[in-house]
Amino acid sequence: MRVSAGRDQPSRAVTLRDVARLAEVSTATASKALNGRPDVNPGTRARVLAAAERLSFSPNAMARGLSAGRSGTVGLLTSDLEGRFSLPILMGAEDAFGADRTSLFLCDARGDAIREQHHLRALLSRQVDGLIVVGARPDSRRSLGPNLPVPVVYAYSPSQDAADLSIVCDNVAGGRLAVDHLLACGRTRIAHITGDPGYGASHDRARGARDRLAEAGLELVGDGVWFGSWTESWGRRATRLLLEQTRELDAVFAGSDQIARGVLDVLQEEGLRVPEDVQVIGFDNWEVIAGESRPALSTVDMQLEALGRRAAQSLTAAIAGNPGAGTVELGCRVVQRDSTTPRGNDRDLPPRPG
Amino acid sequence: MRVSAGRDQPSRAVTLRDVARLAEVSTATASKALNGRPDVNPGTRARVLAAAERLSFSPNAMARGLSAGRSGTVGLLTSDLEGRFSLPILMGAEDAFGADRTSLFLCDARGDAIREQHHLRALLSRQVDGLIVVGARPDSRRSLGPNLPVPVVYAYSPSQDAADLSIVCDNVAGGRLAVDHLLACGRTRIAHITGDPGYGASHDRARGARDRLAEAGLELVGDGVWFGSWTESWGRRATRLLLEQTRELDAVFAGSDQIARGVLDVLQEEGLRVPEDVQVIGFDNWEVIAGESRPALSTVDMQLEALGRRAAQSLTAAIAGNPGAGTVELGCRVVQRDSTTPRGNDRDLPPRPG
DNA sequence: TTGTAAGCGTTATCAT
DNA sequence: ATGATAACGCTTACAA
Repeated sequence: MRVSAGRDQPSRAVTLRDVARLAEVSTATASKALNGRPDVNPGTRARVLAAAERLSFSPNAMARGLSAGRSGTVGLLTSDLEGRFSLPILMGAEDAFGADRTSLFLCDARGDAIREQHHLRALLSRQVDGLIVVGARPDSRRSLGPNLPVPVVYAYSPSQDAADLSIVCDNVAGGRLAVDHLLACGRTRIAHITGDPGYGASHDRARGARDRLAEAGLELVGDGVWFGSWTESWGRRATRLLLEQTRELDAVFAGSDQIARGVLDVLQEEGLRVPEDVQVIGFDNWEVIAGESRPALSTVDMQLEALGRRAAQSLTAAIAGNPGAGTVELGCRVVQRDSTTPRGNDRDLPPRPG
Repeated sequence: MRVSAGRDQPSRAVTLRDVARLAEVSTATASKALNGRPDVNPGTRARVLAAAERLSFSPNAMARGLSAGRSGTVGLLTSDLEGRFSLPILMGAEDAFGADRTSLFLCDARGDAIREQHHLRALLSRQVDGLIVVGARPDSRRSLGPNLPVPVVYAYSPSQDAADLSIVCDNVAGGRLAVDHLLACGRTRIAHITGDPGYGASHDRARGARDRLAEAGLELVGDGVWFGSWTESWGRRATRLLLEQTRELDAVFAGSDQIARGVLDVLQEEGLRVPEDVQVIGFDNWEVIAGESRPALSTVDMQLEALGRRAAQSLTAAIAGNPGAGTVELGCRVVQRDSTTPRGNDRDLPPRPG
């Protein structure tokens, strides 16, 4: 039975030597047997395995790492844990590394460069095999530098250095997708209310929206893009302003679910029915917002968990000697709820010419 | 200059031997000098420090840990990263351990006991010095068991084993506080709409509310507690049902901010002004909900970040040989916004008798 | 197939 | 004050 330092009498941990002794072999043989090396007599292996089992042997990862020269750990350096975008990315990464028997060190720099350096040092000193830098906003960030002893992957916020590998969300494609969906719902008079113009993502999403509209020979209604802030109250205010300017609209693409929620409220206060009169699509697929609004909000999902997984896989590849470079943009998908209503589903019909 | 395995030619990492060689001392002396031991000649120490600096020496934490028998790491075992309650706790813990030069391994069991066991093994194999188990809901959970080789602190979800140390939020006190605040706002006809009756926290908060009311010689309006689910839509539905039953109420205590938000919406749809006619207080202080509702929502804050810090401190103490046991309940505080309006501030007046 | 022995990078003990 | 030397627990040549 394993003993406890927590409450019972503390006792030496079980080591490979204990296992070897019990199985009556050398530590070298015990090591080989446990690590599935081929040059071990099946009978011997069985004895070793049984001994390890009986003693509940668990190899000391530090010792193993020390001799192997790799720790089997990676550092997750986030800029802002509070931001709700980091979380799904962390989860995706955690998931992907789990399969890999790689453990994660979590560090939160709280948006402070000093603290980031501090954590970076700590992580390197812990001999992490690689780093994932998770940004808080979709805009680019300073590189950690080209001279690190381990590979780095930037997730969500791309690195400014093109020689680094970054995995980000394709906001232009996201914007396209949103408008595409509204067009598929039969809407043509589409307005776009979005967040902080200081964010690259605002402009990217707007560009995707405009591009898709242009392809359909259309333009944004309401005299261009309404930039503001990523809040519900801006969504409300912008909608009021928009309606003062024109009521000739049949859909709104909101740059975030929070904004969309404000849009929904004011549209309905103003007597417009959603989705009958005006359809609304958001961005983020933030369940508690999108799922609980009235009506439930259709939205664009950035698939951040997949982004985290992808970042983990890329890092694993880089650690294995296959580094990447440049910025990889991952796609979004539409999650349809009740604020948009696609026209009759064409999937079963033969493709139309053109 | 430090060289890179990432993009430049890889080269051996700098070790203590390199530093010692450059400073022309033995590794033993170099170690003492760098670790601030007293028995080192100031001149020698300066030479060593300079050498370490020049080589950007960073000690290998695995080697150090192997030799010291402690890793300087702890495991953070969460049941559900998605849940928004884990996050602030993680941040608090991260913060507290940061001061301590302790690094955190992050593991998410996703509510699965098998996965939890798997992670537990991995963490022990990594020689963590202790564990924090962060629950997803405030109800108690199975203990990890009494026979672990390292101390454990349970945060948010207490362990069912009273011999374990758990740090949780005092929901009874939170409920009291909410009602206390409404009373201080001059309200006496208070209804309580809360979430899932399967959660202990629902009952605890309700009990706190009732206790405080009883002390004031009052009872809940609306025929007792309205249990349901932790959603906005339940908040809306419950409010409609409540208003059908009675309009003789001047305040609502909602069991969560999401519920409160639904309450706010329906009260106002029904022509009641908030806070003039009915005041509303929520629970959680979930900024994006409470801060963006109309009017902005007063609410009870569980101070989860402080809880995380406290858990970290307790674990540090336990690792140092001062284990604790039992359940520690931490207090809440009211965050006042616009959905409640306290009467004239009495703080500057002399205390009233009684 | 098995065992011996030399590391991995650090700290601690104990001479000097 | 300084320096050999032996751990710490594991892997891996290399020898037997």
